[in-house]
Amino acid sequence: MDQQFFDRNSIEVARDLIGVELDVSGLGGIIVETEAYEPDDPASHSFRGPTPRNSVMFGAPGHAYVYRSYGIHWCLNFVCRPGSAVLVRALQPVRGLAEMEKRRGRADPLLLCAGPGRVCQALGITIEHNGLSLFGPPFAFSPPQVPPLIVTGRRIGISQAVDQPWRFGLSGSPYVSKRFVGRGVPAP
DNA sequence: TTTGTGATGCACT
DNA sequence: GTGCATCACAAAA
Repeated sequence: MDQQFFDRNSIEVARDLIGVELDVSGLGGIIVETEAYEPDDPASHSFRGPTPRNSVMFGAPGHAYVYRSYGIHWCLNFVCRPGSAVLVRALQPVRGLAEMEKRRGRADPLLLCAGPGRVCQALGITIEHNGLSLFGPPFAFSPPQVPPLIVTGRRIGISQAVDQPWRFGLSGSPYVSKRFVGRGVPAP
């Protein structure tokens, strides 16, 4: 997980993040669901150009883009090439289960990090993390031991470019926010 | 199992 | 004023 990893289009990065362990301040787990957002993508915050909110999406790759969702939740993204980013949608909890349950206020492991808002609540991600580099604390990444099986599908919760298959998941994982249809294929 | 709805902040029209 | 890259919980079916 270096500069080169994120200096690509968000579709490749989103796919290659599946199976990677993400830890934030010692809490986290395996990334099992991501979505890609591209510069020319009407569903992307970057589509209409830089604004105060999305400015880090136009900065250097390998930084965190955090925004408030529906006035209530936070969502964590990894910036790739300018104007593109990957939304972290779900984790398989691995480290700091008790602390994450405490922050979430409930214990169901299948719902602990199943959804972008839940991931941020469990890991303690807030606007304070916006713009931070991913190459040092509080962030830490561990690549998978073996290449995971990847499933794809349509992105969730958007109204534009709804047909793009830019949602990626770990095949068969019960920790995703919503079931994928179809069987997994090995990542290239 | 699926559908509806309130909560709540802010970018943008 | 409108529309969200959401979640939890209630109600319908």
